Amino acid sequence: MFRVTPASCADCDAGKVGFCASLNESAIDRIAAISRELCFSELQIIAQEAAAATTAFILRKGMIKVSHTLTDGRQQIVDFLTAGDVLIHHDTDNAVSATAEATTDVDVCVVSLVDLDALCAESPALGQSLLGAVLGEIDRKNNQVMMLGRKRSDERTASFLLDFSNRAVRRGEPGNRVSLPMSRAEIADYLSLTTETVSRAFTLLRDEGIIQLPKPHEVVICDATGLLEIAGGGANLSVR
Amino acid sequence: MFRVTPASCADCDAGKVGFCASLNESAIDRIAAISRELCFSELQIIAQEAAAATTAFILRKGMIKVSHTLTDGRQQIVDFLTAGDVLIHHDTDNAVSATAEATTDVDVCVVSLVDLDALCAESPALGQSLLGAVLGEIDRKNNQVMMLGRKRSDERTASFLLDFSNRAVRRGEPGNRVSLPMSRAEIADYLSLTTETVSRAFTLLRDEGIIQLPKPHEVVICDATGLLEIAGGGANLSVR
DNA sequence: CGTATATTTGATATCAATCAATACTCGTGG
DNA sequence: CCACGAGTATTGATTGATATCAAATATACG
Repeated sequence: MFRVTPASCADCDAGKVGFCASLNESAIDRIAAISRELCFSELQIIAQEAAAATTAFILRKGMIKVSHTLTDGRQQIVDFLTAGDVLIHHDTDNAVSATAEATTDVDVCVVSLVDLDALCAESPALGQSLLGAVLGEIDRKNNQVMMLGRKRSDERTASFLLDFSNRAVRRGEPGNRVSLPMSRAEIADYLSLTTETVSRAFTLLRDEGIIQLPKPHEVVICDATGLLEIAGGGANLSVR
Repeated sequence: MFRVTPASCADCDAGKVGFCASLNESAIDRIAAISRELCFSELQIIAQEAAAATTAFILRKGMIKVSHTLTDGRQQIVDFLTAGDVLIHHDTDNAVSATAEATTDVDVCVVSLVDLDALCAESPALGQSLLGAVLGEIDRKNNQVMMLGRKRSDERTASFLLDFSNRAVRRGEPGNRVSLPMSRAEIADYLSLTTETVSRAFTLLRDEGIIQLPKPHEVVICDATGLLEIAGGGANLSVR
């Protein structure tokens, strides 16, 4: 395990970052077995070591944000990755500039896509679960589309909290005490709102008795059913 | 080749529809070789024949719209599929209700996921191109997220036209004369706008001399560069 | 050719953005 | 341990883009 310095990945933000999706335990273990481990410190850009190589990362600890940029410079955070999520650094013909950046200190497993393909050829079951995970990710993406397209500010905020709670549960952490390592500005960016609007939504949920805000980056869910009701449903949103 | 009557797929709209993505020619041919062909008429719901089986479809002719529904009944069209696109009917644990419906008369190839998995196990290259196609689809989805999150009404409309033009070119059709089989209401639904706003955007583009509207469902692109400028960039958007 | 439907155009309302100010956190140093 | 300060979050007032409500025009199809 070694540390990549910021200087060594200076111009990597032009690379195309593919996707993130939760895999099942055995698939992660199989991939981890052929991988090397890496650490990134907060704010570092996660990128391939050799600029041309296509690479997969499995996040073991910490949080990564994935952003896309339009030609006129407007950007948006399109995903937050947590432990167990996969990031594939693949090249496409798309004119999209994608960046993955650590929002906390992170540990990742690194696998070249060549090795991953070889592993899939050897074990078709792994290929299937990989494909299944990516298909599930498309469901999540369609859900995100519906969130931006059909939900109002407080519903989006509720969906966000519920999503993070559900993902925490899947990682084996308690679901009623959600830690949000990112800033209000980053939450707002992801939800296509402003910091002010997100803040108002948090205040509203607190005043309704649905959540508590002991600290800005820690949310206690008091009424998960009420939260789900405001969130309005969608993929991966349920009370656990 | 036979025709499925509407009655035979009455309650299929509860199934989970996975994704759509363009595959390369040889991959499509390999899959088509083990598939059966089906026709659906306009407005029919595309679904699996046996309710429990997971199935993949390849669209050969026509257009399919994929919609998702929130628990409170709000829905949104999350994708329009055209010839060459793939639709995978997979089961997930997501509480999402997804539907695929024909917007024109369509021809599809049908493959069971069991057969598809077997084919991938036999030919790792096919598995790779399938995975690659789905990864590319995630790029497209992230682009859709940015469209809804960051672009204004006229920019979304321009992006929509450019996307359809680019996809027509990929199918070997001319890119400057785009046929839009869907209604303004369906375009608005997909773009998270209203019919009125889409109409105003079309009018604006016409008045700027960027497009012509000989008929409501036919758009002639006069100034592709200008259209791209308004669209603001993003995945799959370029002048060809 | 006439009618039903779809599209376009116009006037007002609304949700979230923007502009502006205050309060809170947390790290740092006295 | 407390005081200070910089950044972050919350709260308040106003503006703006798009939805909504309403009407007119165009299209398609029998």
